[in-house]
Amino acid sequence: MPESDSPRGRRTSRPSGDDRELAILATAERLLAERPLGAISVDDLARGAGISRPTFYFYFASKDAVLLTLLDRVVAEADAATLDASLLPGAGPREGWRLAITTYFETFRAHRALTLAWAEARSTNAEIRDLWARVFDQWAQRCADAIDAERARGAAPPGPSARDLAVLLTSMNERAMYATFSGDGPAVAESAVVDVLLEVWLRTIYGTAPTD
Amino acid sequence: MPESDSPRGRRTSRPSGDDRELAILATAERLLAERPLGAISVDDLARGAGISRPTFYFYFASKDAVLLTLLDRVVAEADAATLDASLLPGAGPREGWRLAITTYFETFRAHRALTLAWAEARSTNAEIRDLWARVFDQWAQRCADAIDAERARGAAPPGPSARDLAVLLTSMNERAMYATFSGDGPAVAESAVVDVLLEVWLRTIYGTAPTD
DNA sequence: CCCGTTTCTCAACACCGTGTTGACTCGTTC
DNA sequence: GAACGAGTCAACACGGTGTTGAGAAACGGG
Repeated sequence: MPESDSPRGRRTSRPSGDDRELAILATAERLLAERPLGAISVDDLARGAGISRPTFYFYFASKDAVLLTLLDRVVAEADAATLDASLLPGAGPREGWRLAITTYFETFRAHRALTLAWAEARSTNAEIRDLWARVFDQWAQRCADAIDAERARGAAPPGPSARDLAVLLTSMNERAMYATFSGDGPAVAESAVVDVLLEVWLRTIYGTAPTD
Repeated sequence: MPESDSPRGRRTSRPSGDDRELAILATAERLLAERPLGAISVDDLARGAGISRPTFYFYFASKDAVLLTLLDRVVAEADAATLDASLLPGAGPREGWRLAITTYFETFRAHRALTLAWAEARSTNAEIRDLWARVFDQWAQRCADAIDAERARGAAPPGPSARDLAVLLTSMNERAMYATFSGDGPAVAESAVVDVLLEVWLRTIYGTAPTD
């Protein structure tokens, strides 16, 4: 098993496998910033990393496997950020929810190309779809619990199940994020989107509807 | 130019071009009910319609062109239904919005396989993406106008631009619809989804948020 | 009834992308 | 220095898209 942090000064005639793997990942990220996943072939990734196509398959089982590796990183980052954000000072519900939404948004905005590729690959790859579902579910459940807590302390009125509300509101965030990043079709301006999302969340959680 | 409604009783040795075209469309719809668009090849469509692959290309430029033809129908149907729905009796805001959301939802539910294919093809085909954007925009604008009208008559409080709210709420509906139809990942139960959506819409439009 | 025109059909082809095979190279290790 | 494992790639098999060019089938007009 080769050392993970191979000494960079050593002059080997052949770069180590780790370097190659990293080169593939870096190439993928670079190309994704230029064009959508569907317009990137395995050959592009291999050439970008300075290897041939069959050699690519020595390192990754497919193009999607590369994406999945990159996504795992982002998901780990998102998890860490979300945990940080949950250590919120008790500055009132508005700021609490704003922090939550901002954290979510900013984490993915820092990797927008990857996020868009994620959405693209979701329709064709079950593993990638499952990862998305897992992240979605975790976030939605966290929010559902927070809504229930607010209801328990009398700060939020009763209504539909907190879980259902959280799932719908999270769907909204996700789709709004995608529309904002991709620029395809109607979207809320990037500078305003968190504010408007927050307003919808707050009104949904704390507001009431007319009974006619 | 051949007659559109060709006499069905005539016994020609070769079916008319119109028949072929319809056979391709019918095959597409049938196969989409079984498997996703990506798992259907041009050859599948051709064989299903009883012709060879090159002959398929005499009728349609691509697989996506077939989808687009089918979608045009659904969009026309959705437009008609939406117009009908806007002739609402003045039964109060709750029932008005419920009718709007239900109409939207039911129209696409009647063609769920097509709707899912639409979402799938959106990421790879610009024309299909544009069609989606157009439908989305039309619906969102109609809702934005309705929100402005409610605000003008003092029934709804001020807040973020009606257009932004409408875009976000429509995003939510769309994503919720997709999740419900596809069954992938967390979703609100199909029997409840319109009710919960409606509640989010009403609270967002008529409710207010805490100021902390 | 024949003949030109249009409509329609498809075998064969060119192309591109994926993933596999099997032989080969090159350090490492004993 | 032999044996081993890691790494490499030309060549292949396959499956998908879209095109070409040669022709068959109906149609319509003289």
